[in-house]
Amino acid sequence: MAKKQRELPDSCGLGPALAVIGGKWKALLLWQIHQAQPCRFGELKRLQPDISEKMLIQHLREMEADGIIHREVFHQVPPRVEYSATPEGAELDLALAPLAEWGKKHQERTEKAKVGAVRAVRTATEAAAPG
Amino acid sequence: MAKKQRELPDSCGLGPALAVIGGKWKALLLWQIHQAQPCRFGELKRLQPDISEKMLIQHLREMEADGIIHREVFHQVPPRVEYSATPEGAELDLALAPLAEWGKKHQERTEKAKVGAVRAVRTATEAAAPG
DNA sequence: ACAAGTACAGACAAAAAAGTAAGGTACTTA
DNA sequence: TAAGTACCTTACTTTTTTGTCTGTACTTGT
Repeated sequence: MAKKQRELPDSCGLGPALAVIGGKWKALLLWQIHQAQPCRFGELKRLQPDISEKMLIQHLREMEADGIIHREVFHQVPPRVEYSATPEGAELDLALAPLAEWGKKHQERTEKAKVGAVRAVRTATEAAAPG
Repeated sequence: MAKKQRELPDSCGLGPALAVIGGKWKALLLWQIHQAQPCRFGELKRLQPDISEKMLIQHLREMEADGIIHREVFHQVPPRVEYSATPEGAELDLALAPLAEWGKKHQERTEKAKVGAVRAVRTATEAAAPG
């Protein structure tokens, strides 16, 4: 694997899975690459403007080393590189789906409290300054 | 959520999920708590001897704040605290199963290369110092 | 008296991850 | 000649995460 990273303990297979997908942007990148294959570097950058080029290339290289994405260079000018998901990457993306589902549900649940609080505040504000 | 942590970008629900389960030992802890409910602090420590007490309590508290485990204190001497999975925690554990599956498969795949190398080295060693 | 067990808390340090900023190539367009 | 595009690379800094160590309050066993 590409970099020395925090070693995840393992007893049930989650260790290696999280080692592969645990980076800050990796899940997102895999998802986007899997959606819009093949994807170019600049395309990914545009889709995710907040990621720095360094992190982008670093994550892409690690994911390539982990065998979940494929990198293909076209010797052209200007240079052109395409990224796509390997079969393993595609499988991983599918395995991630239930987790994403849970995440969405949990997000809604935990936001209800917030929304409630916001509504209460807004109501009070509107009562104080109506119209 | 319990602590300020690196903010995960989100577009598909994976952000919040990984924020909840992303710690080094969290998935493992959830899995063990879900297996052997209810679990005491010392029990978890014994099950996972490599985790420090600080990380154990820290992760437990964060998971409690995220609503995936429940903490119950019995006012006894010596103190007694029991941890169990909430319904949401149980759901999360289930959602994690496909990922664990993938991890196991991927681990086997990537270890084939290593096993080959190890066998070669061992054979050489045994040839040098047999018996 | 002293060690051992329970479930933590807090200060501090080390390690890992992520970010910033600058540069580099090889070619095109103005 | 300068600026622009695409795809990186490197050095350096900051932030986040994890680990180590010490200490608490109380009881039981020797």
